[in-house]
Amino acid sequence: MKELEKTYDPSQIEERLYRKWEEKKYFHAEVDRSKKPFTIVMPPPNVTGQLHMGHALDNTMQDILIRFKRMQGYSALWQPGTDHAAIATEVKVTEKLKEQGIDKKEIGREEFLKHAWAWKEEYGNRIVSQLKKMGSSADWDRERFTMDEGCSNAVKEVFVNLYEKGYIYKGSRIINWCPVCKTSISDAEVIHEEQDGHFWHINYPVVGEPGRFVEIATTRPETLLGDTAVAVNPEDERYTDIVGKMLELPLTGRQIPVIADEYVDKEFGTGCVKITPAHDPNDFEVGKRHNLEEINIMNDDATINELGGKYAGMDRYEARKQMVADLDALGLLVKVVPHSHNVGTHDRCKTTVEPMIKPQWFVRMKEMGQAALDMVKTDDLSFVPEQFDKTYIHWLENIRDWCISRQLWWGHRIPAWYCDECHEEIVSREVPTVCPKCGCTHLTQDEDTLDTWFSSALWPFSTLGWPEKTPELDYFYPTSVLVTGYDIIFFWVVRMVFSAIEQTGVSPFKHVLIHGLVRDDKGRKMSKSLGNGIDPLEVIDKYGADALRLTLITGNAPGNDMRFYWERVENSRNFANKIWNAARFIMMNVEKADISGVSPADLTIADRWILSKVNDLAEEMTENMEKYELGIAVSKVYDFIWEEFCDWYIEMVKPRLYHDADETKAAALWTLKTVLIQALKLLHPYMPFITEEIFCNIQDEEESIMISNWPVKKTEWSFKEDEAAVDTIKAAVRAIRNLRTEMNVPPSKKATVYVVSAKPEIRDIFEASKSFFATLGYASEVFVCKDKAGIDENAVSTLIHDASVYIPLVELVDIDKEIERLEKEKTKLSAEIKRASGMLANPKFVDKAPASKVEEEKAKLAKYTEMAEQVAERLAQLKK
RNA sequence: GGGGUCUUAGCUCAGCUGGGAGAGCAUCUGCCUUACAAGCAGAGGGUCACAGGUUCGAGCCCUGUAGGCCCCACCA
Repeated sequence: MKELEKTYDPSQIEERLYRKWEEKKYFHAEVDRSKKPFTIVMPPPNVTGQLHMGHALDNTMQDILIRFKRMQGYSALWQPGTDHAAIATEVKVTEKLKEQGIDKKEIGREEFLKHAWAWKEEYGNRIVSQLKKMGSSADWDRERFTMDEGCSNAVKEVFVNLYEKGYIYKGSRIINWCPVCKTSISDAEVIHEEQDGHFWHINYPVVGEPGRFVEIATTRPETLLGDTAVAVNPEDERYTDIVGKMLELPLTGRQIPVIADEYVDKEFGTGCVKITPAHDPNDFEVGKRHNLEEINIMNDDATINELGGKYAGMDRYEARKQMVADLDALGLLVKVVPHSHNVGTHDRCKTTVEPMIKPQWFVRMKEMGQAALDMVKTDDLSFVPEQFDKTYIHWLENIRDWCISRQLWWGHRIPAWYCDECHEEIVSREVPTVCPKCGCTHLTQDEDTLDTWFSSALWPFSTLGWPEKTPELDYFYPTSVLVTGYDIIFFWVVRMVFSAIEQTGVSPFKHVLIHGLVRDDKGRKMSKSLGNGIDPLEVIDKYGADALRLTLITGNAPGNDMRFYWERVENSRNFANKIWNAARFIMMNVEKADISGVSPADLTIADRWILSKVNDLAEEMTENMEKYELGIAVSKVYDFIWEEFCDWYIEMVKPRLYHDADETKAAALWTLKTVLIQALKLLHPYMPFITEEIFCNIQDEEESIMISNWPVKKTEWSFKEDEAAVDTIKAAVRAIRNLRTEMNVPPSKKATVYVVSAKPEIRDIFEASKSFFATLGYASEVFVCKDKAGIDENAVSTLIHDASVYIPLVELVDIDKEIERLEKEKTKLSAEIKRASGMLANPKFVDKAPASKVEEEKAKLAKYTEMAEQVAERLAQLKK
């Protein structure tokens, strides 16, 4: 046992302990049939990523659960890994190459991928080492990467599997195109934001009827170049005569028909809609219904292509400007009105998405989406908090096919080949050598890669070895709980669920624990552009990982956003220091004593009280944690340690410790140590470092708290009577302190205290507590009496239930003030009496409320009545 | 347009199945009491947004109103 430093310094400790844990393989979970499994898969952070508060929160929650379950005796696996983050990584690697004067296209796919892998090696380690600083007890021996061999095999397997079942298909459909990233993206990656724009009203001349026009309104005039019709509502009487006629499409010399389609809203705009099937999802549908030509007018970078005539080569916005000017010059521009509308942007780069028709791969969602819905409806999968069930259900009910192909190099290449001769499509697990249709041996693989989320969707089972039938898969799968933010339910959770059901037949996890965002102190989202992000590593450097963890977990409910305040971290740090000093105090004393012979019979009332309290605490916290109420659980151990243990119990036992002759000293020391260790264990999942450091210093039977047993409630540690007794003492102490403060008595001035109670059992409690009652109540001496005979009439007094406390501080007593104080007390008590008797006088209450509740009120009434009588008596005496 | 959520002490937020309103910070008053001033002891401060309803009893359940936030959605 060593002496501890006076203040807790996490920087001296955290790294050393983490190294020890890793060396001892405490994080490693094995298939062990003698234990029950508990599994969490870590949401894989991006290889390009840096630790931010979102990771910090997410990983703290997971680590708490894993450490808790590990201590409970489960084989607890926290499966970690990283994600290849296709677009983000490709963009960064491309930029880096550009800085070196290297053009991605020139070096080609293979060379580019070498650079990307090098980048991954460099930064993949960074995020992992940052996660370790949080204290994360993930099984790093099992660390995976979405593009490692096993995960890649799983991806291939699933792709082929879904293709064979008809759930994956290739089709030329309208998709969201990012002109900056130059790839298609899925609907989920498009953010719709309200933007101020304009409505341009344009006249399209009717062919053969000079002077007659159809007025359309559009927010994107440049797409006019791709118009292949104008549509009106079939019910719209204004336009019935014009349906079927041809219009002259301005600036192009083309002619397009007027068609009738339900899609058009008569009430909106002019009631005439230009139809551009190649650049608008709705128009695409209309085009399909009416067999319209699809004219793609844009290049991949959103410049106008060769079909755009004089506008060819212009950027879409430049072309817009020019075309509007030209239309105006032709007298076809009717008017321009301000109009705010939703614009789709790419979530990664914020570029306005351009709808385009491209051949892409899709996952058919109808059947698998339904299966994922059923999981929640049948309760095989549930969200915490429950409200996210609805978010999930709502999204799935409206789901559309998922575009999974990306025009990127960094990612899983689509296992599809095409015959150079007959263009047959071959989807295969192995590289095919010959075309099954024409026998040709010249086959070319599809250039595209898969959406990043396609591989992360398999994460819960691919990391455990699937499609191989590994012992890990058999034992650890399905996983126990998934912890993640509400912002990726659609991207990830949903896709994991339907993928798992389809491939493994079960939901990949039973519960989904959802948390919110960590915001800045003004409630804003932390972001790079605002520069308001707080680096978790900076917090750890300044205050320690434990303080950061506690801050992130305390005082917020699941699913809710929270604000980050440095003051809160300071408070957490203060708490760490508090425990540290309590431990220091205990160690200083225990060191010199032999407590090996202490038996339960030696314990005093105070010892039994605190033991009973920590015993209850274990039960309550376990219950909360099983229900994922992590914040509630930690606030309980926080209160216990700071208030019950430090402020009360330690103060209670000091007199015994300071007197070597005290025969209960050993019992006090035994209790201090025992209770502290219990509390440390309960706190360990939240604050792993400080609890381990103290644990290892204060005892030497066990080598680590993280593999010790989680406290379980013991009947032999339950002392309900002592709990009640100490509550009485505490009430008396508080009453005395109150009284002294009101009377402005300095703590240095001790006084004789008389406790008067007619009840022998109450007197017994005070007799048994005399030693600490005196210290806590600033008493020089304590007399326990059955009546107030012999007590100075001018003593100040205060009441608790079943007893009165008198302090003869003659020189300080101001009779008038004392009367005033008692009058106040009387008013308060009569209000209480009125309340309780009112309730009891209500026959409906007595009738319908549970008997225990009625009894409770009766007891209160008796208590307050008695106290009121005593106050009245005392008042009468003083007023004499 | 649909869905969700929030409104509790000066500030930021807890409050589990309905049974006498809590924490941290801030404020005020005393204390350097030999574990801790990153501390100790006390105090003030809330018609739990508003209006109804259900109930013996509502911060909590239901309905509506006002305001804030979020998500989804193809109105050109």
